[in-house]
Amino acid sequence: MSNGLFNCDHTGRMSGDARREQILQTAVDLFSKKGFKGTTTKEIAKAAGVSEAMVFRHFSSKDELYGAILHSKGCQDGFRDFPWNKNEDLRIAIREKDDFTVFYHIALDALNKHHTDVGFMRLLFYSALEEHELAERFFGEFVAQIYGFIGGYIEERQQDGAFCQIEPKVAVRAFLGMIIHHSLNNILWDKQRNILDISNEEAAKNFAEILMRGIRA
Amino acid sequence: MSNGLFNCDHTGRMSGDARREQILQTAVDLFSKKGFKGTTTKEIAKAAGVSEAMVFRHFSSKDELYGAILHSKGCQDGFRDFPWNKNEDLRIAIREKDDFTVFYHIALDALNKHHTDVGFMRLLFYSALEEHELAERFFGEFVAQIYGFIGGYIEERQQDGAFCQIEPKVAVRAFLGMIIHHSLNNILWDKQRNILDISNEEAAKNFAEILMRGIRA
DNA sequence: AAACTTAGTAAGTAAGCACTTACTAAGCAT
DNA sequence: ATGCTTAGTAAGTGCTTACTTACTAAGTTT
Repeated sequence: MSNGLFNCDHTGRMSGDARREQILQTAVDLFSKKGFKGTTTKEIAKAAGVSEAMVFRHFSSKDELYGAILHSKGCQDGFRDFPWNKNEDLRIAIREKDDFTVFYHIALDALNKHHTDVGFMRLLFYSALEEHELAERFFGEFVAQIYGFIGGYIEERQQDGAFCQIEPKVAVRAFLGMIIHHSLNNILWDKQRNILDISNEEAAKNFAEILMRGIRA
Repeated sequence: MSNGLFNCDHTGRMSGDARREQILQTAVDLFSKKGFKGTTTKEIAKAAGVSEAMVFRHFSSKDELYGAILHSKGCQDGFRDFPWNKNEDLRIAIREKDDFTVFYHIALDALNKHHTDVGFMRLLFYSALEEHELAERFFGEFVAQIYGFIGGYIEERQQDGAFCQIEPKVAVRAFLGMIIHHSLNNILWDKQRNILDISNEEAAKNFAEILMRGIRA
């Protein structure tokens, strides 16, 4: 699952680094399915195809393994490259103050990211509930940047007279609410899409429209 | 905590029913704080001031205890009386098709409910992640009714020509998203209200306004 | 006050948990 | 080939877990 194309079903002897990474990915998968406390080190070892002692050779405790996951996800996995740094369409839209397109791309980007990393989303929820300190810091830093950026854009457009005088942070919360709640439905509560079954593009379009019309002057 | 005004710190002998209820409330409190797997039967017993064996006298297994919690919450705790059955202001607003007031009261009611039952909210999240069947059914039934009712109102107003031709369920999802995500922030991620600190009334007013303006014709 | 029911416990049990120890063998340098 | 490092394991350790057993005493009934 979490293994890439040519990665490893190596049952034999692996290099230390490769094995470490494999155990880590296996743990992400299991923690996201069953939670930190609901996953045993024995299960992780079995799923990774090694003995339990190998898990503890690479990670001195179960807690450290969890910390390593959050660290690697936070630093490496592209959770630091925000769409406004990478998505060219979005950058153009921002420059041209095309409000709908700005909101549309932010929403679509987030929805797609959530969809491709369901495991990590579940893990973040678990860690929020279990109040893991690292997860808290992760949320704090990441979310603060999002509020800053989108809030800043809204403020700018208010000064242009394009948006009404709502508190920008409240608008951001409403917008993120639509997006995150939709993903949460797809991931947790309505996996079969019984209540609502729409594409990410459709969802992004509708949410962007509601926000834009909802806050314009 | 979860005990009402005059309830029980009875250390002595209690009636069976009272003790059962007390153990149940104690378990709600602990499960919501530490999760199902993160809470031990020993802890529950100690917090309830009885021996572990008493827990198992009243609930034949830890799973059954969990089931009893969801059952009691689902049947008794006013999670079945939807605001449109109780809130008179809301019923008047619906009759008079005062869109803002309708959305405002739905939002405020939900936000207040979430705020007064943080423990149960956390418990529902845990059970969604842990995929407890009872929690799934709870979500299915409860949420279906909400989508039905609010979606119905929006549809009616579309036929009046007051709202644009958005898919009603998408509008409901956007609206519930704002509300639930805001509560989630208050409960899980931003308990200290660092990012955004507004009253439920203010939040409800802003969310209702965004939705109403966002979907009107 | 005797007979019975029920709230309550102390002290288990077997299984499962995170984590360790003492060891083996594969790979590689010289 | 020899010596050293490193990937790997089997079989534990002590502790905790959900759950049980065998019992006591507080109430209630008659």
